Amino acid sequence: MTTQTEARAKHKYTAKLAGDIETRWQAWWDEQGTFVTPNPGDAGFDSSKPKFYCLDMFPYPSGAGLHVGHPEGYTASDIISRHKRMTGHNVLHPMGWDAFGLPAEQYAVQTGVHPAETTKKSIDNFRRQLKRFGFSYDWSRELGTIDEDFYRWTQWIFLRIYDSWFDPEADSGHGKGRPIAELIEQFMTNARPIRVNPDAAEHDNDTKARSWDTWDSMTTDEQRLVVDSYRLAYLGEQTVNWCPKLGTALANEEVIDGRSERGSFEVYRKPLRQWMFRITAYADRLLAGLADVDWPESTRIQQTEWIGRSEGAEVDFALADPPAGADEALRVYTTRPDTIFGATYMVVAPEHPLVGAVLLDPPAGTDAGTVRTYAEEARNRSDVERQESKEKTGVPLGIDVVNPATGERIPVWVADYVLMGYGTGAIMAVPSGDERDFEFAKAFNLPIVDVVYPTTVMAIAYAAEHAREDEPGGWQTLMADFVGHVTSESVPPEKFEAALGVVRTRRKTADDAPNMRGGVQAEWLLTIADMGEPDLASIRARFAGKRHWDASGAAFTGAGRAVNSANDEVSLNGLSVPEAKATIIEWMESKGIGNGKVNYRLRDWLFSRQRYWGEPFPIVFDENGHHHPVRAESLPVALPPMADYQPIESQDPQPLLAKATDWLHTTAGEAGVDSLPADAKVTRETNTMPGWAGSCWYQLRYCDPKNESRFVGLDAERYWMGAEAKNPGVDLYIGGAEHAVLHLLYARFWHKVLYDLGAVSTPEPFARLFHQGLITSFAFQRKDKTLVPVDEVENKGTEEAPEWVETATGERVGQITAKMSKSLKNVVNPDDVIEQYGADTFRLYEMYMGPLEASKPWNTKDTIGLFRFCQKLWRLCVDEETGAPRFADEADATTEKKLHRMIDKVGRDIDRLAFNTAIAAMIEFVNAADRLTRDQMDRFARTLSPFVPHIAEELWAKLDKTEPMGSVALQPWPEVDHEMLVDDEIEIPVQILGKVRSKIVVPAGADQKSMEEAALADPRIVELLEGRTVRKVIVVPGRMVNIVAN
RNA sequence: GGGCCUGUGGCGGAAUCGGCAGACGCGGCGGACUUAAAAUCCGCUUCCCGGGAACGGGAGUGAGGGUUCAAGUCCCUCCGGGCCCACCA
Repeated sequence: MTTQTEARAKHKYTAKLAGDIETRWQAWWDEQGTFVTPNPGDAGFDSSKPKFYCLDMFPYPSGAGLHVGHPEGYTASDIISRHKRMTGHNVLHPMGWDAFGLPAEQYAVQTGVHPAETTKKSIDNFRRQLKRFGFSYDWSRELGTIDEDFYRWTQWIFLRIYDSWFDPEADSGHGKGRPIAELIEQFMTNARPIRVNPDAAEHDNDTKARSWDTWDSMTTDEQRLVVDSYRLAYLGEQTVNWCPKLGTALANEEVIDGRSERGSFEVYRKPLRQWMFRITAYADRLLAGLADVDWPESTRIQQTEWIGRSEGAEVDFALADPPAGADEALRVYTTRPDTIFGATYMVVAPEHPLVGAVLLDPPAGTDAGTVRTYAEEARNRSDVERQESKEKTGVPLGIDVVNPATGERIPVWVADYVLMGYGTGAIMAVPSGDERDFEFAKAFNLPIVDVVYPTTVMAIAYAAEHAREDEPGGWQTLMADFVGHVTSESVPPEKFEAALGVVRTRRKTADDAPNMRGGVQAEWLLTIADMGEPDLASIRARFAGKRHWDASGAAFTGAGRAVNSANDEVSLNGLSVPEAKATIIEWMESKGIGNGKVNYRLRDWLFSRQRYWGEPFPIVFDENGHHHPVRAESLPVALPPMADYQPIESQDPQPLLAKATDWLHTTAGEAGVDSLPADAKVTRETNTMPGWAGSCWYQLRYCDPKNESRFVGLDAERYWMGAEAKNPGVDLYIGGAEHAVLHLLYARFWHKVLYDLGAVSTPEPFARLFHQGLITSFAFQRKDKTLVPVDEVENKGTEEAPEWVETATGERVGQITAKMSKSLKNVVNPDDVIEQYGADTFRLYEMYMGPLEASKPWNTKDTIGLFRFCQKLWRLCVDEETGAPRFADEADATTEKKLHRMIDKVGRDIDRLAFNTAIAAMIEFVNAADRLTRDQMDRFARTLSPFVPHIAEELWAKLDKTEPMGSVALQPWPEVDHEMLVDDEIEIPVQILGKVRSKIVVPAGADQKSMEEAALADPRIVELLEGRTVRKVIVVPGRMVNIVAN
């Protein structure tokens, strides 16, 4: 190496220099408190600026450290935050740790180290890694869900929910949460009938039927029963998802295909007394709120489907000969009460009480042994087994009910395709109108009665009947008219258009047939098309016996008209599905056998976990087993130190905290319980809260993380959450789509309860939500679709035409993209990339990979391009030999123009979260610029600052700006002179018949006429138009000219 | 099975409102520097045909059809890939 290159290397942008610059400025930011954000009322708070709350989903600090997926969203939010600061906003951009939860505990169990210790280590590592990226978090607001002064308030919010009920009439019928005290007041003044909450799933019908005349006449236990049945947090005996391997029950949301989301262990159904949240009371509110937030459509759809609102009816079917102890009637829920005339049998879930009653007192026709065996087997099957096969199984119960619409006796079956957890656990089966019922009826030879005909069938029938013999083709018009007339409600008209089009053209080729879609309708019309040149007579003949939809092939669930649906009192025949529903519900209600009912797929939220590493409940039990809240002043109920946190792997749920006997047994006075005498012996709740608890409200605590008297200060909350804003809530929330239903639904629920109680000022927590795409990696796949680790594959082809071969076998493998995983050896560690190129290059690369929302493959080869960009921009601004800034003496007009354009483009791209194209614009500028003036470099450094904050800060210092003005991150975004964005002359493509044939240069403001003249005068165009007639010239000013000529 | 997203050079991607397809980066090719290599810098790089070159012609955004002066972009059908949900009556 020569002396000259050594000298040059000294101030060249190398990985080492990048590292030096980056760590130096990171330390300086910390020291200066550059990104510490004052709250309203604090020194330095500027109330004239608008606020912007930019939130990342906080990470779960795992032992493995940051994944490359973390910095993707975090860099995006950092760019936004930095840009917002520079455009005059007060920016709240915090970070913290979602640190309670199963993985830390499992890891601790494996290694024998206490979860508090491993979690602290993981947090320290995560913090170090995040700081190394130069993210502009206000670290003074850092919080962790495991901190006592955080979970103290998690417990406090739990108690607020515990102390609330949902009043469906409040808020002019929308319903809202209210304090329990107000419910008791209503009972005491008899403003509300005193009875057990009819919507409380945890109580049986007998309990729900009880009522009392006055509050004072009730015993304490009765009062407790009634009040507890209304609480939004309640203890309920529930069939839960019990996972023996994890030693805990899981929420529905944490069970995937019958296995635990975490660890993929089998999950069983088990009755257990658990803390539940009455989230179902908020189902409609949670649905309605989705209309007010700026969220990805797909996420709103997922939440809507998870809530799963359906409108239908509950109907009672009287038992023909009720067994002793059974109810007189079997109550079902159906979304299709209009099909009741087609109900030919009934099905109850294996757990349904009627099964038990039948077994206790088997009627004459019952094969009790078969029923018992089936019910027990079905109950004991794990969810995995239950979902493995969708083959319909079931046995008859040997009893009948009477179909109230037809008056006919129909049999009751027990089958596991009916679930106890939804509706009433019993259904009326309509094989002609429901695919599952149809399969079951086919399997067990049960009768099928058509009750709805597809609209097209009706159309054909109608046309065949009314068309006139002397009017060839008239049936088609009639049919089309009919179709157009009756399908307004749900069948998309274009489907009919497509199908009718085929009929009209008599189907050009036979190949069209398999391509036709649109269901039944198209098929029937194709049948007609198949007839060649149909005349009315042949259509009549063809459909004479087929004027009904033939249900022997499949159930029909689409839009249609009711048939075969009449009795002496009511007829649905000819009505559309919605009309028929309304009519039959009215009839049922008048007869007292049923009523309209809304149902939800959403279940109440199971909130207890039998684990150690979570927030303890602020609840104790007295000697009678009644629960009592711990008063707010005595919070937190701290997690007791334990040496033995080994789970009790068992089929019988055992909370771990039961082992902490000293902590477990205490007195009401010690525990801080007001509702009992101080010396009363109490036992603490031994379950803990699930990992979701802290993330349900952390966005609020960030607003005021040090507050000791309230979970968040009123002013801080109102300001940062935007109480008065048009679109209130966190301004931008960036995180993964995997939280679309879990965290994002739970957090909305907590927030809405707090809002109803007046504790927070906005109805929704997150005004705008954005999901960053998954960062995948290249991997290799054999022909049989099995995957091969990347280090077991080599390229036998060229770079240009790669030919990937598995080294061990020589087998050709295909390159695909897949999730990063240890087994595929395609995981990228962010630390390594920073080591090689620095954090600025890493940030640029992840933002440059593609659109933020898209899933994109990591390709380490590509990172060099962004490093080269850093080198180039460094060289543009800095003399590599001396390290001094290098300036142009005077501004070059072209460079100045390009700078303005680049700044404009970057600013607009940041606003639309298109960082990839913003970076491309900066690269283009650097490639084109030769040398900048001091003033140009000043503006350039500001523009760079959100993307490569360290280089920008270093340039800012080299410009001698740091001392007088402070960090570049706190400077205003450079102004764009809009005059600079327009050219005097522009080049316009001239097309002939849509193909570019020439280009002309016209003044920027040229009007249509002059552009047309210039285009037609262009020599090349003149030449090409020779001998042709110009029919039309389309001119789009400022864009293009298209000449239509032949 | 249902829902949502998606398909553009060898690769990642750009084209923001229907108006010049392939910006920018990687890779590749050629050149400079170097004893040499790496690094760095400069040029070319959608494919096909013609030409020494400048350039000219044609094709082209998964496939087929449609609307339009004009389609990657809008409509219909089909095919492939990804994610989510999945016996919820």
